Amino acid sequence: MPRKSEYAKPTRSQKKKSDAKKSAAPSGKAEPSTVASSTRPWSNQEIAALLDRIGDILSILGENRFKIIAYQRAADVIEHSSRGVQDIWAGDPANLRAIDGVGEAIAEKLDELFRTGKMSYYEKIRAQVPEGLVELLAIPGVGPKTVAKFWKEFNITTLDELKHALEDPEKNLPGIGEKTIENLKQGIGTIGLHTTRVWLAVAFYFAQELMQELHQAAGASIQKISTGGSLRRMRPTIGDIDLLAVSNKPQTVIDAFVKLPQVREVLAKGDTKASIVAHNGMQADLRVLEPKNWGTALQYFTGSKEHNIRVRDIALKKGLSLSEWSYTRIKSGKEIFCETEEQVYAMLGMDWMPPELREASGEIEAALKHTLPKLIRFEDLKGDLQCHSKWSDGSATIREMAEGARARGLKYIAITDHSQGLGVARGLDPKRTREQWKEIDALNSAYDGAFRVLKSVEVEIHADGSLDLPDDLLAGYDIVLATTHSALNQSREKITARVLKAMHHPLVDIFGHPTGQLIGTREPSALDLEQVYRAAIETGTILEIDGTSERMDLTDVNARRAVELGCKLVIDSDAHNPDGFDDLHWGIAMARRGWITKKDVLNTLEWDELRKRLKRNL
DNA sequence: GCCGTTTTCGGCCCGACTGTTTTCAGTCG
Ligand SMILES: Nc1nc2c(ncn2[C@H]2C[C@H](O)[C@@H](COP(=O)(O)OP(=O)(O)OP(=O)(O)O)O2)c(=O)[nH]1
Ligand SMILES: [Mg+2]
Ligand SMILES: [Mg+2]
Ligand SMILES: [Zn+2]
Repeated sequence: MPRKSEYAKPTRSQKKKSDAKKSAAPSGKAEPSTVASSTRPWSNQEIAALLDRIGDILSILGENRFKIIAYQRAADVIEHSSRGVQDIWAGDPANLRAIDGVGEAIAEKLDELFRTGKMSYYEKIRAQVPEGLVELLAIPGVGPKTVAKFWKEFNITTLDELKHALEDPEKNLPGIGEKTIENLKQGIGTIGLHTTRVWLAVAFYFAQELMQELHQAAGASIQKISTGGSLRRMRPTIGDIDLLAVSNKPQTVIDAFVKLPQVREVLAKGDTKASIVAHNGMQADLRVLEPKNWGTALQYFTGSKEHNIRVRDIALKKGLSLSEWSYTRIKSGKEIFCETEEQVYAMLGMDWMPPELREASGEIEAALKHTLPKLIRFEDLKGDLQCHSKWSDGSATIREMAEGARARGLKYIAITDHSQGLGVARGLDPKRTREQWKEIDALNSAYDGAFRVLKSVEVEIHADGSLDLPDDLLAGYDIVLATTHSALNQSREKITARVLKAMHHPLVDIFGHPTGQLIGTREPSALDLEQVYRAAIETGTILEIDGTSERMDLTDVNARRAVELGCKLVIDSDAHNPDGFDDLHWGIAMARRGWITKKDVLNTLEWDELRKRLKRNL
């Protein structure tokens, strides 16, 4: 019988900062096991962690690097797939080949895993490498070659053994240089101090702070500055802050950067780039270049990595080598500089792609065919259909919320204070609800058409699928949002049946924050989203993108899948105070990352139009 | 291990920074 910890969820290695989750189970300790007595559901997250782990083990074993990359790529694609890989499989390994990066070998291995709960290949290679070695890869600056050296030359197989050896390096680690020893000690000391991934909003505001600070310190030497990386692509979670600047005095800017008051540790510092770790644990990378390099550099630093690799591969086939510095004609060696990203893509016959699309998920093909979508923008939103007031757990009056929304260009909001049964958040009973309606009526009269407050509610869907409020009350609202907060750990069958029952209710207009995820805290529920999408289309229920930074629910790939199947969405802030409406920007980011255009988002309509689209009014 | 309007075999993106390997390997972005 394997130890209990071996059944813990596999987690992807800390150093790679996969956006698996912010506060994942402690890395290294929970070595995934595929030896199960029976079959069970496997989440994409777990499958990705397993493939990643295989990649780690193979790298320590010194396997062919392209084989390792193949496992890592498959892991990446699976982690960000909108559909459950086990669902795609459906009992036939051939179905798995449709997944990018999954070929015959990985398909067969996953087939065995799903059928038997065991993957012999993983068990085999796992037995060849001491268990504690993989976690050594999490030490900054330590990669597979170094780990293999510890193991083969010094018989070190765990972090504790390495720490012990470092107490007397001359004796225990002969041939390792002095600086390397220092870096190892330092690196081990910072394990756990560096953040893994943070919410988009957290990274966004910290990046603003760093850029302002850098501007104060060296503004005269900076001609241009921009974010790059996952932050510019607006991913829901961010591994580090990537900054890019143009300067005629690069060294001045780099020097100023590593001396910013936010800096705790300098990881690297050279002529064109520097990496630091801030006191808050976030890493920040800065690259500094000349104006003539801006286009290629911004394209490079924005990524994603996989997007870059594919773009560079296409360039190669046209006889061009692309780097952050320039294109180079391979035959003549002639350099071609691009000052804008448009030029970089135009060289290859591609339209410019919004950064949000650059995830190697079809955007390159669309750019070549000139069929990129016209993505929704913040300015397209006319209203917000989820926000809270003092009547329940919000901190502002309805009027203050309305003014906050109006200041941001919106024309209507739905006040969705919680229903009572939740027992939390001072939910409204029918009596208080009718009092609230009077206040809303008065406010709307005062606005006299200039703004509209809608009577709404965030009604809890009970564990059995019934709603927390009686139908006669639900009928009195302008629009009703139904959500789940309790019993989110129900089985897939139970929670799906529960949600579908609510979606079939004629007075449920929107199903909000569908998976219930709280990034870094709570995993998405086991809800079968494919069934939810079908039910949404069948019943005319609208699905929500909740833009609160810890929710992002539906998230990018799920929203994309929903709309591809024909669902209609709304993008809401879930604001609890007037500034909370700014979270609509994160919701818009998810929609844009989901390739979504204005026509599929119903709160881009005026209320009079939107009202006609609600199933209660059909 | 994956993949294919130049290939079912032979490629697989490209460069910065670090340390000590005096000409480059390892790690990272
Ligand atoms: N061509 C190429 N570009 C890369 C590679 N690795 C990273 N980049 C580019 C694209 C990335 O978006 C950018 C910043 O790298 P990061 O490691 O910070 O990744 P990114 O910001 O995309 O995700 P993150 O949230 O930080 O994990 O650098 C690579 O191996 N090749
Ligand atoms: Mg980054
Ligand atoms: Mg980075
Ligand atoms: Zn809620």
